[in-house]
Amino acid sequence: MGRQPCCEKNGLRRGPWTIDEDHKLMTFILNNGIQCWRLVPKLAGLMRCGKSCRLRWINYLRPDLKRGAFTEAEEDMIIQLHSRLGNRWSKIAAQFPGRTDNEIKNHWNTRIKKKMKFLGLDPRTHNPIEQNHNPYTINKIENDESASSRSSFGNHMIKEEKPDILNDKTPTIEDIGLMMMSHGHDHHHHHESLNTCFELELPQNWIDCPGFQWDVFNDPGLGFH
DNA sequence: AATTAATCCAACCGCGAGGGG
DNA sequence: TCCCCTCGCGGTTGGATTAAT
Repeated sequence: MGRQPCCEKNGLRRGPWTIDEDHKLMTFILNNGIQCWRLVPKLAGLMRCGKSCRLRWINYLRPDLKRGAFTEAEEDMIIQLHSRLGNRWSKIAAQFPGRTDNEIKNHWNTRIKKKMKFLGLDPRTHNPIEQNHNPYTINKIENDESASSRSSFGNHMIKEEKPDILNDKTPTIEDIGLMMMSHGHDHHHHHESLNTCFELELPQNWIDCPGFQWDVFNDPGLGFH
């Protein structure tokens, strides 16, 4: 059989962290730093494995974490980086101070992948999906009742008008870039907004920063919601 | 108001890399 | 060179929350 899950040994705790556990871990690391993750739970008085402590610290407790929704500029950058790096989430996350690889991975899997599919792009290759292989195109939806179009924006697509971007050809990354620019963005402004956002401390400010614009994907004609 | 479906995301698992003995 | 240990990464799961019926 496979190796034993590390936390099942010695009756160590698993699952969601309590406030008390968070406090113990945070206090210990801020006071002592991290020499060896295996020793951290022992020294901090936690019934957790080192691996669990490391994950909790990196993904949730680190003081330099920026929380809040991803901006449009960030999403654009993630897509560009993913086209070059593939699923190397830690490498991608390295370009986003305050964001974790887990956060970016989750966002990719839950949001960006869907948007790319909707736009006729293969999220893995970033190339246009063959028309007859794209389950999100109108023809496919109309002809296949059982298509996985029961997702929220899939439902919109079935009845609503075909978006402009799908009328002529399947859009490429360049097309999406042009769409964004035509919505009043330029690359200089884009990166300026992004940099400004990185300097904001409060999640609310982060969300409210000038780069936080979803106008392309929130266009009612595109059926996102 | 109750139930079901969809979505989100924190946390887990297993593997590979790298270092030390 | 081999073995063991630790760390970091990427894929996946499952519980909580939200939306739809």
